[in-house]
Amino acid sequence: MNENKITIQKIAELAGVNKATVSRVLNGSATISQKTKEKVERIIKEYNYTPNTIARGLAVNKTFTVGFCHDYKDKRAFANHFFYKMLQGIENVIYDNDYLFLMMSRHEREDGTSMFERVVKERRVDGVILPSSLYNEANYRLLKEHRMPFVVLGEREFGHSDVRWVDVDNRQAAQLLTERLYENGYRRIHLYTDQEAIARDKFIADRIDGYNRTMEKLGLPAFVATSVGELQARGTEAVICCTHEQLFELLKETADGLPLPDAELGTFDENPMFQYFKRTVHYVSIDLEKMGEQAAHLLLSIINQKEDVPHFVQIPAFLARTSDFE
DNA sequence: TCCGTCTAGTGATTTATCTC
DNA sequence: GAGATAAATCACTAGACGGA
Repeated sequence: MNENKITIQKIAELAGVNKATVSRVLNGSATISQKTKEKVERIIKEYNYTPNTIARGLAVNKTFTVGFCHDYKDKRAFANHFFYKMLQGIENVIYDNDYLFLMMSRHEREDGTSMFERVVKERRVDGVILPSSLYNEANYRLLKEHRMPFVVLGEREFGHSDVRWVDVDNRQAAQLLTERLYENGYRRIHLYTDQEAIARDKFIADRIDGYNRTMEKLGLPAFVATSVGELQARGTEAVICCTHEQLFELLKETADGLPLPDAELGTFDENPMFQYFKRTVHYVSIDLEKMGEQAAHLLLSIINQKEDVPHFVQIPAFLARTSDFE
């Protein structure tokens, strides 16, 4: 052992107490006198002592680290500011609870093992948050086999009754946005997406469903377009883009000579890029930071074996808004 | 030389027992 | 009751040792 290293033993020697007493002071035990507590705390402060998390983990069988697995192959995730807002929410809660945050990917080595698999098998973390795109039967089995607590972020597509989820209410978000456009006087409100996205992402299917139901309630015909041409042919007054990617795609196409000049734009959640637009964007706010926070709270509750941990937390959308440009 | 077994050590915590 | 002490525990590694 490095003699210069400050350990609990060293603190105990300097304070003239036993290391078990220092441990009790660190953990707020009630059976320590105020005098001893103050003395130990003074030494701890004087020597700037911080308990060794690895050794602590050794004793309590914990790592005090929470992992987030992302799909590094999904470039859309990194291009999407949703992703960073969500991470911010997770990190806020994790760090406030004295845990650390580990980002890992599905990156595979030559032997076929992924970083995610290794982290789970080697118990490098106490729990995992993973996006729904990575939640599948194989990962479910892996996590269950190693008794690794986990929470899924995103759409509740399939599942096992024992899985905890956090998701945004995408149907309600679509409803708010459609109603916003209706209140602004638009009637030919159409939705824009692409077939691949419908098949791939359940949240898009939910948004389409929310849009369809609202249009039906308003007594208006719903129409889901997958091209600018279809929007033009339908005399679109307002177009709801299912994702920001699709919104940018639409703007690019119109800039390339496929005009859709009069149609109002609508989408889900705000984007810092809206300030550079030369037209207004109607959007419905989604608190993704809160979504991340809820996922982290849920996971910590499971790790710490709290009772009555909910299985599903749904984050409601805010009121619809319009970007500042007029 | 290789292989298997045993032991000590790592740091913090917990627990049982003891002393004051 | 407050606090000290010793041992066990956690999971793993390094090194020593003996036998083949």
